[in-house]
Amino acid sequence: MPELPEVETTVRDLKKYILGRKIEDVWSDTYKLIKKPKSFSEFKKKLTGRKIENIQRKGKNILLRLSGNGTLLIHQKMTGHLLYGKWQITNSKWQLKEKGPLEEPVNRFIHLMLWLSGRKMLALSDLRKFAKIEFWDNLELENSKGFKILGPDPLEKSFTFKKFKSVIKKKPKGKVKQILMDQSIISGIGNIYSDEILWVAEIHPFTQIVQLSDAELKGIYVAVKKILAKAIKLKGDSMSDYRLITGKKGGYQNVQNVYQQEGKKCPRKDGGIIKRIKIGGRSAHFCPVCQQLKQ
DNA sequence: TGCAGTGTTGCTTC
DNA sequence: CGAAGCAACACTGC
Repeated sequence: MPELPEVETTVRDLKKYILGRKIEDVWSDTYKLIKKPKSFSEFKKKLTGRKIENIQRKGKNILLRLSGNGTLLIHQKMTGHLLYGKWQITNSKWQLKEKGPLEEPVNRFIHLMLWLSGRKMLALSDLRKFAKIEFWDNLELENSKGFKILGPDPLEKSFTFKKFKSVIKKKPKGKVKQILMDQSIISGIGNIYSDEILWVAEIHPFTQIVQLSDAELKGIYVAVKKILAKAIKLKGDSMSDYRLITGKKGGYQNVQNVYQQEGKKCPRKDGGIIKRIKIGGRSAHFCPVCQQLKQ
């Protein structure tokens, strides 16, 4: 599940490999991934010949800034991830060259490929085909609804405690886990890291924002920064489908404190056994001893 | 074997 | 208006 640390890792690695390359051709076997423009041939025409001038992240979105004031926006949703390699043409489909850096030379979940200058290739692997691919005119993207609605990014300098408090209090009755995952409040946090953050802060996921003291809010704020920094250092969580663009795994899945640890002992050794409960249709994992619900 | 679980977003429903 | 439910999809694990 690519959340902020996974997307940030991808963007940093992409910068190492594809900056300055030209998009020479585009292939896909799943046109519905491409939401804008709707027609694949039009999409292909828009991208072809453009140079990748910059690469950025906004929340969980990857932005490939292209020459001619265009942007390729990629949202990986659940199981999408980008892979980088050398390429060759085989049986009219583009497949990754065996000696390329990928661990799996042929990945049957690849549904989009960009053929780049220098005989390089960028592929989107997505088992569940939920990913979103869009080409935007830069000005249009800045003014788009999806872009404007995004809350502050925890890695930005402007994400101060004051800022955090002001945005989080927009939904005082909301449960803290859901609020942390709300992209219009804060952008970048999903199910894995919201569980991990609340464990560090020792807050029950069902706690309403209005119930939190200033000290507790500060604890959550500090935990957001701490956990995201740690996860970026470990290059993300590869428990599910996420991989580095080289095909290698990140390391956060080896240090998860509560996420998908149901039935295990709390790492604080307080005697608690990690519980899993449903909140808004998804799982929340927490320790019932150090993360107690108030009254 | 079959079905619940996996989690992001956006749309529909109440 | 806001919250809740569900669909999109395909594989894994019990």
